[in-house]
Order: sequence, then C-alpha cells, then structure tokens
Amino acid sequence: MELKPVAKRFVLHWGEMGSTWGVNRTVAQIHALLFIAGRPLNADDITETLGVARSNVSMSLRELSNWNLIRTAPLLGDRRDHYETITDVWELFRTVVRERKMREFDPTISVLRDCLASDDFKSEDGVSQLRIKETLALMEALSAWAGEMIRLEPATMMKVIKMGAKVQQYVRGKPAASVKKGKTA
Amino acid sequence: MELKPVAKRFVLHWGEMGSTWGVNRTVAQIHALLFIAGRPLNADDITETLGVARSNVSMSLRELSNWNLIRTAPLLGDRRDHYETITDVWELFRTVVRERKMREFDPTISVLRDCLASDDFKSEDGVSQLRIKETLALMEALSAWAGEMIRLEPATMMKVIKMGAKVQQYVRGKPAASVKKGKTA
DNA sequence: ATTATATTTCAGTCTTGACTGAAATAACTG
DNA sequence: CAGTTATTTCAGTCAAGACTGAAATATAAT
Repeated sequence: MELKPVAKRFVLHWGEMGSTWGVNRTVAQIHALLFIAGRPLNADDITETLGVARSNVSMSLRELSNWNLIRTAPLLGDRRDHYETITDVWELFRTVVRERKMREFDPTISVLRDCLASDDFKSEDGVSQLRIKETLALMEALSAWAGEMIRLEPATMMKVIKMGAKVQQYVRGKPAASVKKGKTA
Repeated sequence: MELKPVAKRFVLHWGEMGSTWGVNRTVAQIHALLFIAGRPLNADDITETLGVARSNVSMSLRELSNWNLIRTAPLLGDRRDHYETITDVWELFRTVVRERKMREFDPTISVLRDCLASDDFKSEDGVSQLRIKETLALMEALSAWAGEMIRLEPATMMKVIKMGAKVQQYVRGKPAASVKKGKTA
C-alpha cells in the first residue's frame, strides 16, 4: 500500500506533530494513516506502509487504544485484526479533549485538593495559599467546562465554537434575559 | 531558601506534569517556584532551592521566556537578574493557550492549506481529500475561536468559561434575538 | 492434535533530549 | 582599566523512552 503524495505528506506531518501533542511519532503516524485511509487496515498494512517494525506497530496500536482513538473492525473472510479510527473530526476532537483533560488536568486537581485539605496548608505563606486556591479554582472551572462541552453533540459543539467570542455578550454589560444564571460583571 | 511542605509538593508535582504539558521537569519546576514564591527570584535562589545545575536554570529560564511566561524584574541594590511569572491564573492560562495554539495548531493549519492548494491534491482519493478539508476546517475554527477567547479580559474569559455549556442555548432551537449571526441548527 | 497464522512481550540497542561542569562572554564596580 | 560578579554557551555525559528482532503466546484452520 503506497501512499499518494498528499496523503504521505499528511502522515509525515502528523507524525512530526505527535511530539508536541504528547504521543510519539509512530503513534501519530498510524493515527494519521488510519484517519486518511478510508478503510480499516491490519497491522501488516500499517507496518509496510510506514516502514517500521511490526512490534512497534503493535505497541502503538495499544497506545492509540488507550487514547480511545481506534477500535478493531472485523472483516469477513480475514481473521487478522483490522483497525479503524474516528472519522468525524469533531468526534475526534472531543475524544482528544476528554483524554487530555484526564491526563493534563485531573491529576493536578486531585493533588491541589489534597494540598488544600492538608494540615500543613495553614502554615504556608499567604501567597502560596492564595496561588494554590486560585489555581485549583481555575482548573476546576476549566475541567467542568470541558466536561460540559464534550457532552454536546459534535454538531452542537461545532456551532458553539463557531459562535466564538460572541458569547461574551451574555456575561458582560446587559445579559440576555433568557440567561437565568448569567453573571452581570 | 527552603520550601514549606505544601509549596514543595506543589513544585514537585508541577515538575512531573511538565512532561504531559510539553515542557521538561526543570522548566515546569522553575515556573511553579516563581508562581508560588510571591517575589522575584534570581537564578541562584532557584538553583539552590531546586538543587539543579546553574546552567540548567539558565537554559530553562530561556525556555520559559520563549513561552512568554516570565520576565525579569530589576531590584534596587541588586544587579543580578530577578525573574517573576504571571500571577493572575487567568492571564497565565491565556498565555499558555496562545503559545500552545502557536505550537500545536498553526504549523498544521499551514501544512493543510498547502496540501489543499497543491496540484497533487485533486489526484488523491476522495476520502483523503475529504478528511484533509474537514481537518483544516476544524482547526481553523478552533484556532479562530482560541484567538478570540485570548483577546478577552481574564475576568470576562472566566465568566464565559463558567457559563459553560449554557451557551448552546443560542445555537440550537431558538436563538436569542440579539445573536445576529447565530446559526439556528 | 498439529500446523499455520496472528499478535504480544521483552531484552537489548539506538535516539533524543535533559543535564552538568567548565570555559567563555558579558556586565558592572572601583 | 583591572578586577569582580553574573550569565550564557557548549561539549560531553546521562537518562528516558522509542524502536527492533527474536522468542513466546494466542488464535484459528485442517
């Protein structure tokens, strides 16, 4: 399975971005390949197309599975596992947000709560106490917000995003009458 | 400069999270330290408190500077550089979003635009073409959205976040009359 | 059950990038 | 300017983790 020029460029670029996105090159490349392929691929297809070791593909598929980004798609007349990824980009985005929230926010929220509840907390400097409280408040707010957003249907989420900063109309100056709990700045 | 128990825990945890946040441990630790310290610190303070090499601190401060997370704060009667970080958590969040957008989105948007404009594009599989178009559309929407959000005052941004998924009221079913450009689902 | 095929595991190698210490450079002081 | 202090650079070392190939395990077909 040979990739056409643009697909190849896409896969290679996705792979390079992997490191800034928190996964390694092979993981990102496999994801890109499955995303652009248009059909389920088996591990050997992937191995051959990307030119990496079969075992590397196996490990990377497991990693993608941990991210809930792939699932196996059994094919009639072929006993090998075939893999496919989410094809709807908004659904994909939602999954990534969910997983990153889990990895990048949740552990810190739990540590900060613990700090606040600890006996040592009151004996800290005032500034430290304040920073920790504010950081926790921020992260809880963002976490709650993300949790609500990813519960929306992809199509709704897209519209909310496209609405953009216009929502600020409802939180500053005069809030719209229908926003019952809107704060008024 | 010895850290109190909770501050120490905070700094160590921040350091560990660094790798999932895309910076190395020392960089994240220094940031945490400056954040919680309540006053500008010089490089030797940092070196001593964290127990790492002076040169490592120097490199890491430069990295934090590249992220626009610190600035030097000259102190009267001390010629050594002192460093401070953003103290307002929402301002801090805004900075991180701006920087991550730049690193994690902008390069891909530019590559995808290039793919779409290339002569090879039309000869790709239909599925590949579709995926690339949809991915670009998603990333442009998110990028525009993030660009608008980080332009808001921290206090406004906080309110928007806290408003959460309630904004969906304006994009589905009956939109509020004042949302001139709101889509109606 | 035996053979064939598919997948995973893992010990070792290789790559990348974090970190150190020493030397070079820069900035200030008297 | 010479001397002192502060900071950066960089070659080398070290650590983390990505990747490979071979062996082990699992699964299916005959």
